[in-house]
Amino acid sequence: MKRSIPTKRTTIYDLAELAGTSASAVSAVLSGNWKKRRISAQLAEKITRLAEEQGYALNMQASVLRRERSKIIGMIVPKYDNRYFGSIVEQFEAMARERGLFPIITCTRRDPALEIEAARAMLSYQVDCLIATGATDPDRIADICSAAGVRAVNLDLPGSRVPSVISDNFAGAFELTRRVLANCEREFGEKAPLLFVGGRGTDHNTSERVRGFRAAHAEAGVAVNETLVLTCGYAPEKAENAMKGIAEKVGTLPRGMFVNSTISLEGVMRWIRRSGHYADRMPHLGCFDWDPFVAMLGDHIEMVRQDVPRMLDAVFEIIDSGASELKVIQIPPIVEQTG
Amino acid sequence: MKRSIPTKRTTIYDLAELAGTSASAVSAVLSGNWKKRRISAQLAEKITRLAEEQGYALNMQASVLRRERSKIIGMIVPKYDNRYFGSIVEQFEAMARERGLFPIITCTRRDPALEIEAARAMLSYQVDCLIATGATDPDRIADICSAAGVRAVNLDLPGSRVPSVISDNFAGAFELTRRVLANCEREFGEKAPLLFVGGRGTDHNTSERVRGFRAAHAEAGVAVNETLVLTCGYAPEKAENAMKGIAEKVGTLPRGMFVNSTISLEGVMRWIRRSGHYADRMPHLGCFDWDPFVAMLGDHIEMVRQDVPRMLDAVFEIIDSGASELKVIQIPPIVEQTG
DNA sequence: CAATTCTGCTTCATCGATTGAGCAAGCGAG
DNA sequence: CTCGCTTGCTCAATCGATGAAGCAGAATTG
Repeated sequence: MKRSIPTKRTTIYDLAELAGTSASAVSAVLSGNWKKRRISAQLAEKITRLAEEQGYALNMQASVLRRERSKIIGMIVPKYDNRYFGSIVEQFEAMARERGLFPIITCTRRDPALEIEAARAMLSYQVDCLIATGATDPDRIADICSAAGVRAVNLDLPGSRVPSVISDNFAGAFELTRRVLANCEREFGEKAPLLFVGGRGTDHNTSERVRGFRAAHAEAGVAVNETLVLTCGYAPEKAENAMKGIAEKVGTLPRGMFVNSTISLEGVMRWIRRSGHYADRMPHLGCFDWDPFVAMLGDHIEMVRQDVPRMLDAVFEIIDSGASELKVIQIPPIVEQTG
Repeated sequence: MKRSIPTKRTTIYDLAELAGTSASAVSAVLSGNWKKRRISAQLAEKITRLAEEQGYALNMQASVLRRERSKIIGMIVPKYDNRYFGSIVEQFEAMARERGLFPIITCTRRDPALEIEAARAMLSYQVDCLIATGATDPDRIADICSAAGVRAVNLDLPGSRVPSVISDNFAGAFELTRRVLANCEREFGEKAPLLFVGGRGTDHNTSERVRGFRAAHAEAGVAVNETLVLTCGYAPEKAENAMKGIAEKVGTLPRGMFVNSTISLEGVMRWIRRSGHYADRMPHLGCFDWDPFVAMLGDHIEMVRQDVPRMLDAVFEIIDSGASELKVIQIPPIVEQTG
């Protein structure tokens, strides 16, 4: 069965010939609207059978070219290396398919240039709609889409040009900080400012989380120590280096920390283990993100899990309803039970 | 700038009109082969500038429809919820892009029907090549591809119809088992058979790993306890239930276990914590897979990490070279340093 | 029985890019 | 001045699917 010449694919014209009918009848039958086009059930069945037999497969490029809407939906996503983005992508695909849409996804590794390139590529493939997840510059992407007449939605990080769906970062961070402060006070009997590590100071999420972090300190009557706010980026190495730096700078390290993602936590934990600080007793941690194995690391870690199902429901509601009013929908994250 | 009527996209015909030339010249210029088509540098520059100004974007559907090859490459992947598949997808995308290919990926959630559907969808989109990662029935997919004259490669799980790239599961499992046996003997002074949990008994990887597991037992002079070989599926719940079941069945639980993926480990760890067995002392674990937080769970866990970069190098070598000889390339996994 | 409606198709233009074939102008050689 | 070659383009067919418009023949209506 090995053919060196690539098998010519069956087209509707081939089927038309075999069925002794026209390509247009074949198209009508196979696209399911043969009733509308008044094709007899008999012919419909014959064509369907032949298509089956010949292993006919629609050429989507031709179909999309001709049609008004492509039914292709694009998503760009920063990384695949954590449960948060992993579940976003997995559920996005499933929900797209449920709606008869074909999802295409591109991972941009937080590279702004790649984000733009990926968005352009998706437009070239005629996506009907583009979801920019955690994009560095969502407005730039929205502009590109708008120029092409394509709808866009921001997810995870908000923009100002198209609707956005994000976590309620302030509320999540506030609650998380509160818990870590309480845990510290309970175990060490002292009210002391926490350390904040991870994320980019310039991104909306991080600044909202810092705001929640401050608010919780204020509520507890603790003054935030500004040198302990380390928005050094998300990557593990960056968090690790930030910890190294701060350890050299301050005399005593705080007994509680707010870590701005599991990715940053990876670096923080590495540093805690390697440096030998906290060898006596682990600090209380709060992680703005969830991972099942982090949950097993011990009861000194609190987590908030972003509510991916609800976030995607909101995204698809915007898409399905065709709404384009400029709003930011904030989904409360879930505070995980420790242990 | 809000236009309710979707902006008509600029085409080569629009540019041709603006430049006072023909669509064919525009196409030649923008596709980069204007030298071949003997277009003057002057006109080329004019067209390029106009395209820029007008925000022209190629319509890939039209382009692909006309061209011989689509330069689209497809991958199907079971899940996004672990680092292994996450890094496969991330690197696959990057390597595809490097080669000027457009990657499209579908997550099939280990659903055989969805695998087939996804493969068909990709063929409809005219992929030049399809990579079936961890597919339940790789040969079925290969057949579908072959009928359409499309190349296919299996990754992670081997098939018999097209080339495959997989981990050396036997060697990895052998070494992993060996280490766990040694750890048990060192700590507990007893040579006892380990428990094997996770994976599907019918899949190649699991059976090879069980073979490695057996071989290591044989080498150590330990008889495998057949009731302790639990190939119950990958999902955490399945592993958890299997553990529950076995705990009720046997008197004393083994002090060492081989866990067939981080996903299964999730369930195993949950059970260990909830059941209260092993409250005195954690069992020695070996996990066929890697995760940074699992590595932090303690020094009682050994891991082997599948060598994703080398696996994908092998995949793309097959693709780039156009080789289609039926072979299974086994890539040795990496034994992680504990701690 | 003629007029109208309905049924079951076919014809043809179209979507946007690509490419082989061809054509006119310019230029140098003879 | 003519032949042949090069340069710099244009023309038109093509990829496969879609759907508006149209056209015979059968069935129904007044």
